[in-house]
Amino acid sequence: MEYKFAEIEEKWKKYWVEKQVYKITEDTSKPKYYVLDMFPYPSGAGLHVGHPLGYVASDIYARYKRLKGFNVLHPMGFDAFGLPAEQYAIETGTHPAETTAKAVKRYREQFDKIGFSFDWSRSVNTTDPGYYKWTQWIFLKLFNSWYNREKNKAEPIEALIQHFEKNGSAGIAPSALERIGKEFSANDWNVFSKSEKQNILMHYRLAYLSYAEVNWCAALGTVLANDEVKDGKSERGGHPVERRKMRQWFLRITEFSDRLLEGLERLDWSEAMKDMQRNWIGRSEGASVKFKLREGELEVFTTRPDTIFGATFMVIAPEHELISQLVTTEQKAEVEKYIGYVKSRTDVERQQEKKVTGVFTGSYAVNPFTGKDIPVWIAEYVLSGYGTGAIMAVPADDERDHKFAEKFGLPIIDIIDKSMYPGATIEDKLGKMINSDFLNGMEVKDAIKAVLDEIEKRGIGKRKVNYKQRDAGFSRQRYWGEPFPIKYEIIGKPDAHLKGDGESDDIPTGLNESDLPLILPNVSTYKPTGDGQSPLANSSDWVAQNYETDTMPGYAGSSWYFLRYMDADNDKEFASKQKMDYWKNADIYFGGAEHAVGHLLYARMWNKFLFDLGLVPMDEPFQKLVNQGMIQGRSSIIYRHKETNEFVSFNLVQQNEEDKYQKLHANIAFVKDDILDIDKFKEWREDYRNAKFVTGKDGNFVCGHEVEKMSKSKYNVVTPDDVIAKYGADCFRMFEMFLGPIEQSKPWDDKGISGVYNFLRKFWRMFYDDKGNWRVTDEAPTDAEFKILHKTIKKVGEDIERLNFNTCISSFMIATNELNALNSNKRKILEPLLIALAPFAPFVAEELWEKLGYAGSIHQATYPKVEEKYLVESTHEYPVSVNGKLRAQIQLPLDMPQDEVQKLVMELENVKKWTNGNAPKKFIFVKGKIVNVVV
RNA sequence: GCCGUGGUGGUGGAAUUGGUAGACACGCAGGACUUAAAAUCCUGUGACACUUAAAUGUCGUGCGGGUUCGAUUCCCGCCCGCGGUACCA
Repeated sequence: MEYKFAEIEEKWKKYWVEKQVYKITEDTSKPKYYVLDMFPYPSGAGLHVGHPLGYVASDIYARYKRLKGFNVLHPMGFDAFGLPAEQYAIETGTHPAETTAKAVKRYREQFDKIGFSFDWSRSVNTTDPGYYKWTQWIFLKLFNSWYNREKNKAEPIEALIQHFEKNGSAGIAPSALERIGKEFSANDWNVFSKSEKQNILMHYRLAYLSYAEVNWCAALGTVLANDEVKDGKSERGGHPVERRKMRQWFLRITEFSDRLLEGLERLDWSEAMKDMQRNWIGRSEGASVKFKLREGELEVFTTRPDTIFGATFMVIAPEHELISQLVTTEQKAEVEKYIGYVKSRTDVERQQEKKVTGVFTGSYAVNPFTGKDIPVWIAEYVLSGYGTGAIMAVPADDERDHKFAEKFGLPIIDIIDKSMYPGATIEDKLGKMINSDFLNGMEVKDAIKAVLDEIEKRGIGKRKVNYKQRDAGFSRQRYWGEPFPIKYEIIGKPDAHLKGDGESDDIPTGLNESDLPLILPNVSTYKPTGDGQSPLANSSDWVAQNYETDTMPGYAGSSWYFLRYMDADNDKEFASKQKMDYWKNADIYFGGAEHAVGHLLYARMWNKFLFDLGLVPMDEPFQKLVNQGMIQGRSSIIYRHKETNEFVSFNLVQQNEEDKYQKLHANIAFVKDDILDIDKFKEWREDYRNAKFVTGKDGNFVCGHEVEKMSKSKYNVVTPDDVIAKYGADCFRMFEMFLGPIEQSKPWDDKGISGVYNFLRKFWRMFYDDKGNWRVTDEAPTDAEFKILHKTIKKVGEDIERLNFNTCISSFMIATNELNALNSNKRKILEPLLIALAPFAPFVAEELWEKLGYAGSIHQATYPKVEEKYLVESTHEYPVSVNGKLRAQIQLPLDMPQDEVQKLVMELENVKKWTNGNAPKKFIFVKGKIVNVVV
């Protein structure tokens, strides 16, 4: 009997659905294990071979844990709100829900084909009102909560209101002075108008309205993502883009910064991933210091207050609110020109380019320690979002300040003598203070403390912890997202809250929980309104009811989906307490490193927030994290000569002449081993029908190649469907794992897939010979056969735990080769080996399990136990080195003592030759490893 | 720019705590079976030098240094690819 993968896979796919093999309940008799996967966005193109990499790995892991006796939760769902479906809706008028449903269906088919063991009864979809009802519900909780710094946890806003009613703003951190600019008494509070009260509360709510800059493209009438902006122009159409302030929702994630940092210590994540989160949060200790201006003062944040005597000028961000006050009449024109230039640039560009740009405001501030007037400049390297948007510039001790001072001829005063620290860089907090009055002679560390004390004593500033992390923007001017469960109470001009950049006193009010979900309305057009509002503003019904017209961002639904899987159909709660107490949190999460500072921070914050309100049992949602790499595409490139318009075979293109050619993508379907099928290519596109091709001597037309993201537009997409049709799903799964370590990114190349295919057939042939005869016997295996078996299940088990799936495949190949060499077909060997293989190749394992005479599914069997007695070795073949170079080998008992080993080794022919018979200077013996003779 | 990550034969990769570099597989070459092909099986395969052969030697893990009896692995300095950089998901 042949290995007919298509029949086998079809058969078991059906069986698994019919028998609900992967359906899971909260079975308290077994230990729980939660294997979570990255939440996929269902794109219209379907899955390509890159997507399943992590899913195959997690599926193997989940199946392995199940065989090991765990009750495994392994769900899958869809993060289906997003731009692509909306873009398609704008182009074609198709409702995004329709596009999404189609894509989800296709994904599901592909998932099933690959043989994943997901419990589909727990699937979720963020665009389903039954799901986003709870996303809205959590948003309301955020809106109706504040962060109590004293208790260090989030709590209902009522607690804050009660405090205000009783004590006014006294004793609240952060202070009302800091948040709204003034303190107030209980009496004040009680006579404040409704909108005054709401305005104050807004500064404390965890979901709040504020103003922020966005990329505004007037020509497209829409707000753009940073990656839709290239060189200050819109990527689509090349229209000018500028920064524009708009009123929008934010999540006060900064209140959780310290706990997000602290929580990392308890997680089983890679240090790299933790570092990225730490750097993103960017906690730094320093001081806020006020510099006097002619009128008022300019506040800066600095981590190096010790350098204040070297502060020879100040720099403020181009968005700083004091600009209009600081700019003198003479400088006005120049400043306006500069700000216009800055507006055309994104934050990334502003930090990325090393260009030193800036402009003088014409005004001066006073250095509080030197008492000298220092000029105030505007420059783009100071970002408005960080600290106070203003810095004291110390050119002697900061590289960017130094470059700035050099370019604009500003004074530089040395303040730190680093001469006793050769090799110390400018950033190192090392050296002795000079030119710094009372700090002179102090070490930097001591000087920081001394100057902080002095700053606080003089009342010109105070110690402060600052975070690079900013509050998270939570509004999108898009259609395809969750509507906010918010209504405005109109105060003053009607609709003022709709004008994104207009001042508005309108009071946002949360809907009642009983009014959820607030269903996304149908609209006549998905196009933006042109004045910066979301397409929801096109719905007159919606606007008439004064609903918020912005929608939530993509990360809203994905910030809590892992909780919903525990209880996906619950319409009373987002998940029941009982079920959450059972599943707790994800034991392992397979997700890409690209989520390091986005999704993984938001989800942790949401979870901590729900934890504070007593709604979830664990304060961290993802105990262990695995970052799978990306599989990139390997595009085929053909070269067209710019002048002759002929396509030229790549082997004829001279290396230094590449720029004479235009590079075009050829569909990889027409390319085999880098050789183009010219006829197919001509047929493909009308305009290539009459193209001329210059081939090599052998008549072949060779393509170049490039590694880039797999995408439709690059014609380099390979789908799992194609691979499965050719080799089967078991082979596809194993090959994806065989490609290399899952954390690593690599281009897809199916060169080598035949190796895995051959393995599966070899494995099959241990059960059936060429003529279809059953080969498995009940004979007792030899020790040598047992050794192969136990060596393999030990190695495979360890490698799965370590997530080294690629070497598991090698181990199975080695075992098969070794058993074949012994002509071994014994049930006692093959049966346990088959169970070990089942997580990797679930279909063929199921088929052979049945053939072995079992009625149930192999995926509900028990993982074989390693019997160490077959693995004990008594001797070792020692490599013998002389001076670190391998010169001989010798087989010795493992329990032989060193002096005996030395005696035998020194007598070896080759050792004598390389030591010239000299006695060793040193004899290194590592038991069970190596021998090294040093002469 | 900043943060993170990776670089090993013709190719994908292995080497788990500093201990035989190249497991396993692809590709390639030669052979067996066959009328032939496919499939399957066997042998060889890092580079260079030397040799009839067996063997042997030198070099070799992006580049340049260092620590060590011993470095793909640890340290210092560089080069290149990839991911993130706050409205792609």
